[in-house]
Amino acid sequence: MIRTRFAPSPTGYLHIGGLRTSLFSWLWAKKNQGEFLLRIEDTDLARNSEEAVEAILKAFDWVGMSYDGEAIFQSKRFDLYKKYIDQLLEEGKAYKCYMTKEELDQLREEQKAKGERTRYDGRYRDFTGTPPEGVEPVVRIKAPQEGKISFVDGIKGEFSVDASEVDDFIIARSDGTPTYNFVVAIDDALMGLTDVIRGDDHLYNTPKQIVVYEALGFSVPNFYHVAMINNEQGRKLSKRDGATDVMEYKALGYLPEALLNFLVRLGWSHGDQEIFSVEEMIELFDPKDINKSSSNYNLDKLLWLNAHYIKNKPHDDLAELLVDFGVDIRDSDKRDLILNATKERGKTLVELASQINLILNAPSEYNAKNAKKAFKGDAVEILGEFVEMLKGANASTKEEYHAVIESIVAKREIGFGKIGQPLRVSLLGSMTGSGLDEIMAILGTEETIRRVEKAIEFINA
RNA sequence: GACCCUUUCAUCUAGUGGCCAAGGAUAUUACGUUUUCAUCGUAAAAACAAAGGUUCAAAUCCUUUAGGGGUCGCCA
Repeated sequence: MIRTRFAPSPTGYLHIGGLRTSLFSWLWAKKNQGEFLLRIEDTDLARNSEEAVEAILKAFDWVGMSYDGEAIFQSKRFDLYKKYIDQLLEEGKAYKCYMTKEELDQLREEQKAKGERTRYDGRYRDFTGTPPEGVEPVVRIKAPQEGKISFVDGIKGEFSVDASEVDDFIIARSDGTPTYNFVVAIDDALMGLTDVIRGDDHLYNTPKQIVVYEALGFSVPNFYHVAMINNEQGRKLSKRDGATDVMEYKALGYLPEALLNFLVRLGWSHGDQEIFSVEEMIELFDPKDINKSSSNYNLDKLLWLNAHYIKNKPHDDLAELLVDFGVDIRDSDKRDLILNATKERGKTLVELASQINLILNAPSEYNAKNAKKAFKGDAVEILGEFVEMLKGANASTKEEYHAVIESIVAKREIGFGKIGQPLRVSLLGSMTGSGLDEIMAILGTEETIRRVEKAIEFINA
């Protein structure tokens, strides 16, 4: 069985990069009827917060991804890690190192000065003498001293580093707490993971973790290192580049299916296909199709996808979603008219809500430029005549309102725009927007007349 | 600085030695549809980072250079 995981450290919100790698992991598990597990990497007690855990869970919930079983908290497993540290110590696969932080710093300085890659020099590896006074030791693992550490990455291919690149790294701090690379390897093994999909910033951690796997006799899972997401300029994605918190997208009016579709196509593709439902993603996803190179964030594409999903969303759902954006048309008998008239004009729910409000709320004032342009010439007369015709027309549907406009156009032998522009500004206060017949069908004759008469008053004033 | 990863239109990408005078999508521009805007439709423009090889044949294989990214913690 395929078993994958997402293992965030709860130091903040869920980042879209993290969402993409967890999406990949989730899809791969789902595709294989496997399991997707969640592990919270909270060994750094100082930097973690419960709110962060909740924020991550909330984001998962919003996009509709769920994990199997119980979430595992590393902070609750210190006893377990301690057991393995003791075991390695006993077996002579790890040892205590009494080097102080100051000594370490000094060593690094020297190595840097010589232009070398900094690494621990192994001075306590075979130490048998009397330990120095007053130094609480750390525990270091014995890494191989010669040969290569290699593995096959499912995305990058064959990857190997010289043993000299991996030093005897610390697995337990002087206060006894275990370190990242140690606990990750143990948990990944104990949780029975078969496939580890993560960011390629972890590429260099993998050889270290393999050292742990081998020392403990665990079998090594498949690794897939996914390249990072950069901003539109190809630089590292930072907060200045706009939303990086997944939940910000919700507030900005994006649909989760659009965000997931956007993210799945960042670094992954399936031929020429652009639109993927979650079901299709699950069916078609395969980590072998993930690209090696990093990809750039592209807001235009996200917006396009979001518009696509808004257009195709059932009205029940749309009406429900709009409540959070200050528009409640759930019980309106005009609901479908309203959504049909507006849903192609909003790339986000925020934009859609404002389109709807534009129709529902009578204009409180007319933009001076619009008014000047639309209310010039014989606009007043035309509007006046239109009101009269409307009174006798008994129109209620889009088609009937359209017919009223048609008849005034025919009667006066004018272009459609001649009545269209003044009418639109009267009704919306705007030069652009939904179809006039649609707007009137939503407003009804009474409200339409009220707005037009108000405009006539304004012009005459 | 050392080591590693990476490089196809502005952007996401297809492409695994001949089907590629490089395809799709977004964005852009034009035209059409529309009372307007949007949607939609049609079209245009737009790329193999550079230089050397290997080969009958290279976007695809090799080398070097350049750009971008990552790692070098008693952080994760």
